[in-house]
Amino acid sequence: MSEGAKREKDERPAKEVRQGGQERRQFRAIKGTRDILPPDTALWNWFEATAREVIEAYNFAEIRTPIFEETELFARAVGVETDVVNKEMYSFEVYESDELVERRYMVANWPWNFDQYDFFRQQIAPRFVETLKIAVDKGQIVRDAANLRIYEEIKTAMADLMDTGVQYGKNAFDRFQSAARALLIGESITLRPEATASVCRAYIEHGMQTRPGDQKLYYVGPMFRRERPQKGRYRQFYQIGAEVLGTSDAPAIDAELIEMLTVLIGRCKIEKWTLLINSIGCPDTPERKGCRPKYVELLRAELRKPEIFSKLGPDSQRRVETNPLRVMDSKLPEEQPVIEKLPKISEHLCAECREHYEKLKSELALRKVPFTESPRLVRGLDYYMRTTFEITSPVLGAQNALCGGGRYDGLVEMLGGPKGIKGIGFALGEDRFVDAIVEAKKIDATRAVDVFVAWMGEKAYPEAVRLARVLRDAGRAVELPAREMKFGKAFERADKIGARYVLILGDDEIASKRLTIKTLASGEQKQMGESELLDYVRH
RNA sequence: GUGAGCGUAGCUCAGCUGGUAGAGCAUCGGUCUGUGGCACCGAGGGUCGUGGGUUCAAAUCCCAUCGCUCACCCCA
Repeated sequence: MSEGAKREKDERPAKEVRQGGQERRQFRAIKGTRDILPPDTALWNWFEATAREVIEAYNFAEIRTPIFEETELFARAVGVETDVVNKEMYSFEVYESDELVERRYMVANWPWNFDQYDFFRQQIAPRFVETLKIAVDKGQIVRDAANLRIYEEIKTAMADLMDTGVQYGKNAFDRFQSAARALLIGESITLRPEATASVCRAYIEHGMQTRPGDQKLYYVGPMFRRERPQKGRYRQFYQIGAEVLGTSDAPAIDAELIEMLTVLIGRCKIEKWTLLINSIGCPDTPERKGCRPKYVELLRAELRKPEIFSKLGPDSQRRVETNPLRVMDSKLPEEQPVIEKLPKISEHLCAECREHYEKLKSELALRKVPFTESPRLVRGLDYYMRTTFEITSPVLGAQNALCGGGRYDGLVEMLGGPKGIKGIGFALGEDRFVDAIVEAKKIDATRAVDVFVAWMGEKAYPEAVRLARVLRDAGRAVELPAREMKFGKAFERADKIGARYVLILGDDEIASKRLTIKTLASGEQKQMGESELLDYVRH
């Protein structure tokens, strides 16, 4: 046992002693989050570097957006999809008025009590309302429709409190209290669950439509979704994505984006993958009815037919009303024959969408990108249109999508941006890519230590420090032991950490002014001058 | 939100029908003050996920709880 460890043990307090009265406890990473440790981090870095290389080769430029945004941005981008917005985003309030927060806290926790009712209605409640009014004037509360309704409710409940004696006051008290609790003070902000909305927001905010040509932007970083974790699904996960924003919706853009992804997969030497493509038509616009809503109605009518409806499981039966498109990608084996016979959207596209889809396919063929048409590949959100695609890998488990994307021509305008800006993008899951790379076993990203400096003796140490610096300045990875080690120990350590060379510095080397360097793999050992050193330890 | 499986050393696991906690690997030290992989010797590291119950006695049986994993739901 090392001296350090021994000392640490002796000084460790007995189990009963709790330092500072705190419970002794194990901290662990929050559910759905994880540490990525060496040597895995080397592979992650390799992948990110490779992805940047490929994406930049297609002339995309990096954009970095904040990790949190106004909740409203994501809520609007996702639509009114209540589950996603309410349950699966990490949202929290950021207060600007401490005083209001304190008074709200008092109101919200005030117990219903006959004896104190008058004190509540004459002192506590009015102070809260007074502070609230000031905050509203200063714009310190969230000004969305729901919140303004709550504000009105507080005011009427306050009036009722004033009118009502203790006998009948319970109702007004309850309404006042629950409205106060529901009020959103300050800003509601959300950890980004995806980056497309942020990229569009930035595009709009900085007037990027005035830059020449289509904007081709990519991003790298963590996203947050509060879903139940499973294989390939984490609450903090990492995405790399790219968006093309501009006035063109040429199918060549879609095809190039997809081609780029297949190139990246090729670089990662992932062999088992399938590209699925589909067109999901277009949504309604003020000018004309889109072909998707028409198809959705047709599909729903079909699904409602008793002979079909009765063959669906409970989940799919529910989806007939909530989200009929989702019936298409049900996984239940017994539903498959029914789904096969349902009308396909590709057969119900309008002329423009059909032409776009046909061109996409010929563009992919031109680029020699193999694809599979999948009428079952759908998207839940309204602003998605036409091209959708996904690349799946069988090695990933139930969450088998490596990456996916699609066209969203209406989104920029929906977020308050200029009219006529089209968009398409993809996002890939780094966690899953890394899994697939590991599974394919073709990439080894670990970088060995180049040189281990084995030094012994007081005279050798300054030389060791100096030479380590020389090697490091030249870009070699060098391990210089902080404490003197016997040569035997030094070699053992060098071997264990995977060093390629050992630079031996002892009394002999100092005396002869020659360096001894040993190649660990071959056991070969050579003497040389310092001038030859750098050349010899190439990595 | 629902369901299933699993929790014993840093890791992989053993520990039968209750009787004082083990192996391999890893780590650290020694054999070894001029040479690593091998070998041998030794050491550290567990309130058997946590709490309760049954019992003279619980890692083992019962209950609860927490955690992990996978799948369903959802999937921007």
